[in-house]
Amino acid sequence: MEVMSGSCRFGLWFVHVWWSGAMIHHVLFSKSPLPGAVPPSFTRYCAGKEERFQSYESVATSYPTIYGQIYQAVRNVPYGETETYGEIAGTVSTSARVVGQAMRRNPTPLVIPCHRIVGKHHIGGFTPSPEIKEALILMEKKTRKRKQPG
DNA sequence: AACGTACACTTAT
DNA sequence: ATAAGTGTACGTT
Repeated sequence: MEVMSGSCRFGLWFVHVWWSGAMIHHVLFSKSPLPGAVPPSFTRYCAGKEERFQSYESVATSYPTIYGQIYQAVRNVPYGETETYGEIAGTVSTSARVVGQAMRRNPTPLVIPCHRIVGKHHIGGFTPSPEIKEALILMEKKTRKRKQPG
């Protein structure tokens, strides 16, 4: 199937997406736009809707290394919640550092919600800029709050 | 095939 | 604040 590409806005950033059918190949934050539209899930998500990308699959979860398991575990972290690198490490029997490395190399952010994985004592990094991570976490919290007050 | 290095972490000084 | 422990991938012999 043909690989499609496009971008949508998230604040000051653009979210570039490459996909074919239900398979997401690559997602990337950039300062400049890429021509073309993105699957509706992405525009919904960027508009602050609760979106789990459930009808999509990421190439990342089928990596043959332990990274594949890490990505799978991260995918299960619900919208609006966070977990630490160490906690993810526990579920797949590796170290927090390795989880950090897997997050750094995550080919499909948002689909694999690596922004929900934070350090125990600090927010942790994000490529290309940790501001994005903060904004995403904040946005999800606000959406959650709006949905179920109290 | 082996080795060295780079890390989006964590825990103990 | 800083160092030691950590597990994996990846590039370089």
